Amino acid sequence: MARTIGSHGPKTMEAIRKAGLKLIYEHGFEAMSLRQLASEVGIQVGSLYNHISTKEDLLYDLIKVHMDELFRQFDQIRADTDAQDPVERLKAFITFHVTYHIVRKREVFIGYSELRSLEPNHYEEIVALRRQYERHLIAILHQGESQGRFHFGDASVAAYGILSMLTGVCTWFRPHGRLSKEQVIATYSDMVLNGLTPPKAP
Amino acid sequence: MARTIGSHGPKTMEAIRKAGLKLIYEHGFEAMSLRQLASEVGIQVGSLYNHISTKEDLLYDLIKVHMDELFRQFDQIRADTDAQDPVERLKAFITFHVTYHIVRKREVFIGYSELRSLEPNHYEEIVALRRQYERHLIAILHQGESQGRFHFGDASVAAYGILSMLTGVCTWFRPHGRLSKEQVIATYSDMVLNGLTPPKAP
Amino acid sequence: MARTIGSHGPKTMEAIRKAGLKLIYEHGFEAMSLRQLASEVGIQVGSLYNHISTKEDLLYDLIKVHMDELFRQFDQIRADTDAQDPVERLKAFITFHVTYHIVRKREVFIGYSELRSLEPNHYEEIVALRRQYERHLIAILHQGESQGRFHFGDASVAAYGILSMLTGVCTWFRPHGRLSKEQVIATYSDMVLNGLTPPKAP
Amino acid sequence: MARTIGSHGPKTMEAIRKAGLKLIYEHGFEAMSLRQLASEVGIQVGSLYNHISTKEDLLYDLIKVHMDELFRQFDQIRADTDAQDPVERLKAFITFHVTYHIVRKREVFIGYSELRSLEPNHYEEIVALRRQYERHLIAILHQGESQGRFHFGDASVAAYGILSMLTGVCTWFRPHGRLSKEQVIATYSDMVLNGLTPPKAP
DNA sequence: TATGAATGAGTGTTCATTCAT
DNA sequence: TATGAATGAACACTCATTCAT
Repeated sequence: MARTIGSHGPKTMEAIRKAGLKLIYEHGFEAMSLRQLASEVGIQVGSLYNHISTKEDLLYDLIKVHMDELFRQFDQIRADTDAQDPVERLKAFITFHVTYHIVRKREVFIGYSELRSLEPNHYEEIVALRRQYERHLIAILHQGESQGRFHFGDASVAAYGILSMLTGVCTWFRPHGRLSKEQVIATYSDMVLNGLTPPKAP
Repeated sequence: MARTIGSHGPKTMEAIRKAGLKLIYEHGFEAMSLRQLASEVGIQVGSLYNHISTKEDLLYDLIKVHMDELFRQFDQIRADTDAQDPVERLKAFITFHVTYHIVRKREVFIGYSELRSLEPNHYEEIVALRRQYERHLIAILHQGESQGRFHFGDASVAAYGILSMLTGVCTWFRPHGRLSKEQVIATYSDMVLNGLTPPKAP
Repeated sequence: MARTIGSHGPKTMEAIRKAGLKLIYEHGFEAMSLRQLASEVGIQVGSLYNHISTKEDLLYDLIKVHMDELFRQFDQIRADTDAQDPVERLKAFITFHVTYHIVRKREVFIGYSELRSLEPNHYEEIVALRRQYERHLIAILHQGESQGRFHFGDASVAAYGILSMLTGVCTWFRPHGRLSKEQVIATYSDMVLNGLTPPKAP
Repeated sequence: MARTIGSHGPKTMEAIRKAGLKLIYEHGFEAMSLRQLASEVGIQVGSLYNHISTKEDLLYDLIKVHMDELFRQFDQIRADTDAQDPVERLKAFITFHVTYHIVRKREVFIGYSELRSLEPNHYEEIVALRRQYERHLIAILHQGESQGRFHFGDASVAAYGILSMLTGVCTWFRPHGRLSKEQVIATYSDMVLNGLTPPKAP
């Protein structure tokens, strides 16, 4: 009497991932029950375990895949950018970061807000990846400083500030709202670059 | 064998609030159980209900008290600041916001991250308060723009960016770490003000 | 809307113990569900956890209480028996062991058959107690051997054999069956004592 | 990617039986899951059902095969023993029973401890076989009594006692331990025969 | 015959909440 | 006001079993 309705075969895992992303984004990881998830996918709750090992494992999978994709795209951007010009590099970083955080706002949001639900090993792994990403921005700032193009009090503080500013888009940006993605990128590029530009001597 | 340990009398509610703040900050609202909370306070779980009406009510109380305190202190700052000078107002805002978000990092963090666990009415009320706070910053930006002191693409985008940048301190700032609160405020004040300053004519 | 039917107050734990003993004896520990147990007691399944910490904890409690009672009664018997006469001591041991194993057949059966469901620490503790009990019988055998009253190949083998023989009553003895407890004790006392008596020189 | 590891063909059922015997002996029938079993065999859980019809059916098969083997070997022993001499018959019984219970300790243990997990029909069948086996011993005792060679209170009690004593070896005997199988048989033969020997007239 | 994905009932356990004492 | 014992729903997860491929 098995299998009357619902998803089958290799597509099920993708459906679970998609539904999990949606439900975790909407209700939070703790608040999402596997019954909800199974119902959204159209299978019985026990069937989830043919595809995931634990609830936490699904969360880790979603975040890890997102981090890997972030790096994959970021590495592409870096390869295409003049490594000698910190201003160009910073502009490319801002454009990439804002674009990715708008397009993948749910993955990004989960990747920040649900980190504490990860097991210690998984938590450490993801945090290490995030730190690695942050160091790229810090390196750009240091390069700009050593070339006399950027000026700031402390590179880490500046980097965290810039990242917070840019990442914020995933909480308030609405895809078809008043502002286009390009307008946001332009506004933030100006603010950040002006904010880092050393004051001119009169 | 009643009441051998634990809090009694009018101090109990304050102990509940304090323990709740700690546990929600550490584990999240959904992940905190009332048994944990009662244990932290030193009473039995049933006794909590002499002081709170529901678990959600405790969360609302914590967030509401925090928002009220935010406004109370903010109103004081505004009263002490020259309302005609947008640069002074913005500096005062940055100093206040960063200071408050460092001193009250747990309340602030909860006030952002656990909003979705509030009942609709409570959610709307808190979000309305937060919007009201944001509008103060937007007003400062508009004033600066109309005086030709500030320049930016879009006031809301700029305001959200600034708020994200400043609010971020509550996630990474460590009280006795490498950087003092004053250094952070100085770095961010410079970045924000330079970031908003219109480019000089050559 | 709480507490409409079922057990209340301090009597509940005793009801749980009694029902647990019955159900574990009848179906085995693994096969007994806490829903069955709660239903037998007349409470909801969640209410069990006001009295036990885990299912295994209930099993341990039942076995531990039984072992303690075994030793309590055994110590009384030993105090009442002439410590110099191994034949008297052995007779007293047989009478006590059979009696206890008939009266407490369910506790005894569980104490043997469900040991493997105990956590390692609990398992070790109970096995150590059982070994201690066995050593009392081995000591009687050694005493009888050194006095030339008993004769056997190996004391441990003999002791395990005697214990197995006597303990077996808890699996086949029926309280109001064909044979009285006294008949069983008499039959086994004769068999064991004759079995240990050294062959007479012709 | 089918069938890269694991058993195939006609050997699979034997692998299932072997793994089932091991797992049921170690964890108990209720506690053994078919997933564990399949994993031990090296196949997927669904594949088990090409060889067994239900989990209970596997248990029944293991116990039934063991009982049949017990009778097969026992019948051989009986054919080789002088049917007129109850002492010889009892010695042969003891030797056989202990040997079989040492060599097949796992089958024997399961055959006792997991009986209650059998379906009623299977349970009745196995219990009937066991009673038949027991009656052989009772018959030996009766023969010895009628020839004046054995003396005991009640034949069934004596028989159950002897069986319990002998069967106990499967719980404590260690193949390469301090004692050899022969020593155990000698000790028990002496104890049982002396235990049944009528007291000599002075 | 083996696989992998499904079912639906079940597991022990925890939850927020209630209330007589 | 605090306690301890109760409720009933929910939780993540496992179970034996089925079956199209």
